[in-house]
Amino acid sequence: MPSELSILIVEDEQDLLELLRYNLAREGYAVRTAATGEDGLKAVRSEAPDLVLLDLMLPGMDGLEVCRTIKGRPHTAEIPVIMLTAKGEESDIVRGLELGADDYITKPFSPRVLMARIQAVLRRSEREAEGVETSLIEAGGVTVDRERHEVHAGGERVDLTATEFKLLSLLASKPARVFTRQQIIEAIHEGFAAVTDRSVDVQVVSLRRKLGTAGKNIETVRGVGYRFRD
Amino acid sequence: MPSELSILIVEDEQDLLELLRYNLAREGYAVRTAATGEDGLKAVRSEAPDLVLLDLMLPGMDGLEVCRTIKGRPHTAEIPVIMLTAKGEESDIVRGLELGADDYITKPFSPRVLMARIQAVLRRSEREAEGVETSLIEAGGVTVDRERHEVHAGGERVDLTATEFKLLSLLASKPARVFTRQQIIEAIHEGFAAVTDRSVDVQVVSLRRKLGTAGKNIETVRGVGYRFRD
DNA sequence: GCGGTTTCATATGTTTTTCACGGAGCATAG
DNA sequence: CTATGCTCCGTGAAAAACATATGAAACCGC
Repeated sequence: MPSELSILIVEDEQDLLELLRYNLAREGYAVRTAATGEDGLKAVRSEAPDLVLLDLMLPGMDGLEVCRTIKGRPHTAEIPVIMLTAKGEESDIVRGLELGADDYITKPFSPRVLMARIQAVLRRSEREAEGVETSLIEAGGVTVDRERHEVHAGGERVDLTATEFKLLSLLASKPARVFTRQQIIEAIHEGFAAVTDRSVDVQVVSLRRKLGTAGKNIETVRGVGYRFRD
Repeated sequence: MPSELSILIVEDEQDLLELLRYNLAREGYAVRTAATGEDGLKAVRSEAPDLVLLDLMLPGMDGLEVCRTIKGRPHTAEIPVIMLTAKGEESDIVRGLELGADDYITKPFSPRVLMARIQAVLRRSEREAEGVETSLIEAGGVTVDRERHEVHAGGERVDLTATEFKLLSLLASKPARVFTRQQIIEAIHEGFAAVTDRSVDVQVVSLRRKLGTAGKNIETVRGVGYRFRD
């Protein structure tokens, strides 16, 4: 189905690189590869891929730096980036997400999971590129109507406070994407973040409670943040 | 937020042109430019923008002429035009408005003011495009006749001041939609926003009182704004 | 001066944040 | 595999901050 979508893999381990290339090629993606951060950036600049798979542990310029650069240039900022990280590198994951990475996946991972993530991210970016800025968000049995400021869950209308509403809008607008607490705070307070991480927890709890069964869709990602399950 | 609205700037001063381009691009508008009246018209014809920023002082064909032409052709007449004029060119301003320009702004101006004007004009044109020209609005036991400036609630005729009338028109024109106080202020003052949020509250209170029972249809959405119940 | 409109001060109810603590998840060592 | 220790998260309650309604005063344009 993906007719000619191109993916750039930046990874220095030869074995993993080949495995990824094989799997992605079989799914019909046009695959390019780079083994260092510098080469990766060069490849992005010379011809923008539709998605970048980026290992965080790279010789020389590391993945975080590459991510920051990609997301920093207006020209390439819209290209989705999925980070590959070793387990336990949670602080790196957090930093990566804050630098604008779109998702992450921890090694070791199954090809199936990777494919699912890639497709989710690509679908989202496609929708955004089309400019379908819908004021009506729907995900996991929850609808969020931004224009009316109304939320429905499980057929029932749910009454949320302003903050709860913003929080849900954010999470539900990009299902499956993990948001760090800092990102959530910034989104809710429009840039002025003078608030403890803990307050996000409290909002999440109360949101979960108000959403009833559908509240289970809001998942905690330990050490990282929260996400809305699709 | 403006997802793909395009703006055409017609301006011969290179510096100002770049400043405008930069600011507008940053707000998310697709910007095109032209340096002469002739080029401007050509650009409008080849692909109609959503708004034209038009300098009045242009080499060759001047801004008034361009404006007249745009507003003269049925095809382009609906495109809003904001004129840029030097201070003191008042007779030109008057003529421009007579020719159908939608607003004007005198140089020098602050980017913020310009943005506010642009947004106000775009919003207005959007509303008109949506055909909210209907002069008779009816919702929740209240009728608003824009043509006669009359309001009825619960069978009784209600006497409103100009501001109250505009406020009610706005809210009732899109039942269930929540309007922020800023949106209300901009709508009522047509772009010139130099008023406290609190003053909206006062208008709402007095409107509610005058509407009697039907006043309950105006709901407060805490932390956000007001809406007219459907 | 006179409606009409905005600002101000205040009172009240709600929301949001903080805090403190207990429990859960996870990694490592044994 | 279990124990142990560590960090991170959930949660209730209290404190702090905030938003709105409202009456009255100031302001404005005619």
